Amino acid sequence: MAAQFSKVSETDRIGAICEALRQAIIEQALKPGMKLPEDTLGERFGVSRTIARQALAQLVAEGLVEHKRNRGAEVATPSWEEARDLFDLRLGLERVVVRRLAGNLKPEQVKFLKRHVAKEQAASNTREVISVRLATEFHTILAEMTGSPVISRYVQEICRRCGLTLTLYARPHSSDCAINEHISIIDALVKGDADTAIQLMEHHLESVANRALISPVEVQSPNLMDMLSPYADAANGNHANGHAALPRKANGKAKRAGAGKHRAR
Amino acid sequence: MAAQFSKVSETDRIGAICEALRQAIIEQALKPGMKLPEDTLGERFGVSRTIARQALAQLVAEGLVEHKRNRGAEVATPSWEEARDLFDLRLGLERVVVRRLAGNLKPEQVKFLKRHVAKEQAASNTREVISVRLATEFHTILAEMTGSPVISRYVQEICRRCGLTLTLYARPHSSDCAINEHISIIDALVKGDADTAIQLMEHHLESVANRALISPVEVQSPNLMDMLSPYADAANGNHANGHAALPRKANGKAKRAGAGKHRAR
DNA sequence: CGGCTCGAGATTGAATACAACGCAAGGTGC
DNA sequence: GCACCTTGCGTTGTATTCAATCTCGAGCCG
Repeated sequence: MAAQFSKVSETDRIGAICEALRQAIIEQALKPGMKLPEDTLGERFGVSRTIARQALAQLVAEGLVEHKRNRGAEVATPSWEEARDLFDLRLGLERVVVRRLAGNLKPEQVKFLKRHVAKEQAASNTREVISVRLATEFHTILAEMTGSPVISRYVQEICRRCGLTLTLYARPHSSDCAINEHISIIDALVKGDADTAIQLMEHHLESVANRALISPVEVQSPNLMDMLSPYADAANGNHANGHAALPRKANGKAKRAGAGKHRAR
Repeated sequence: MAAQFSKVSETDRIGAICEALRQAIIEQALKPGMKLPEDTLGERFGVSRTIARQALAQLVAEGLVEHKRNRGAEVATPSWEEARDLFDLRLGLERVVVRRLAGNLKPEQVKFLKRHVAKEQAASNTREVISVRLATEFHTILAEMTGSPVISRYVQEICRRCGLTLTLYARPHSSDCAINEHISIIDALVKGDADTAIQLMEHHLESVANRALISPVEVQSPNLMDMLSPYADAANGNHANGHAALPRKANGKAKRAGAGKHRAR
């Protein structure tokens, strides 16, 4: 997947790099906590550190990357609470979308949506990455159909952040019924039944979120020390903590999985 | 749980410059369409063009500044449609906020809100800039009270963009009733009546948005350097008393950008 | 007289250079 | 042997430099 010297976007290399990184992040090629050194990125994309830095800044603004001063950037690791907040926000935004679209879809738009859902169905048995991407695209397509760049932008951003949280907290494969829900939403939109469409969207997003977020999954923290601190405290004489006896899984990965040194050219 | 404006110390000058520019924009010291040359900003804030550039990029991401390739940055001029979209989004977001807060406000939070509304009332006869800022702060304070940084961030951003559009399309002063609406919202939140609170918020935002009319705006301005004085001083804290303190290496070039050089397009 | 072309100045785009900071390993004194 | 300091390396933060592009006005030609 070399995004090397594509003539496609000779201008706006920053945007191209952002898009590449976004894709890599939501498809888990870059996992939360992974370091993103500026010069490595610059080298990989054939630009100077300046450009890589600006791309990273953009992704920080979008919430996909976290940045600590003098310590560089890494793929964001949203907390569980943040995940919940993001899905709440998403619902708030998509409600706006649905309300606007109800009864206002043009025939070719309906056709386009149905074709998209068909693609979702076709992909439901293949690689999960594909079906997840298509499922997300359904929502961004809806947002774009409002014709509002602003709405579209925010919905996209939140959807991507939700996608990132799902990579952290969702258990594999639970998007089967989602496709039917997409169909129901289209139907309600065509009928112009805004309230029903909103309710369906509400139910849809809640079920997506609940399948994923029902229980905080333990995620391997990029910061081993923080993770171990309760156990360390207990080991130091205070064993009031019930989990104190939990055996440390000597996960000898003291070194966090890093982006390594890509020497690409 | 106040809006804790951290005195962003000497580090993070970018953030400080962003904040200064944000304030200047929503208070109309910088009007839509006004050019924001990088070196002028850098000179004014005592940093190099690099930093000014990054601050501008941040504001572009927030929608307060528009950037055209090779033609520089200027204060955004949102279209009327965009204004409508922004208020729709804002309603969607604030609905989330209100739903979360209904019945969950702690006594000291209620007290804080009431004290804020009192400030609004006290300021309603003074300079309009002040009362507009306080009215906006009411909403951002509510968002912060959700305890969610994500929600707070998006609400803030959208509120600021709405403030910018009001700058363009709202006619002066009719925010008297808004204060009473704020009080009603607090009451509903305290009672835990989420639906009523949402309806009140809906009505409130709609009435704010409806004050928007098509009124021609002429956008011109004489001197960026002088205009930024109060904001720059606030951002720079100690240095830059009257004029920018140049970085250590005294580069003697110091072009007089302010004197007579700024034509207003 | 008007439109067109070209050039100087100004401004942005991007890369490089250098300073500052953090982390980690190794050395030193007790 | 242990704690603390020092030093070296890698990475980031910021300034500066050079190239590319735009603006706008003067001069030229039809």
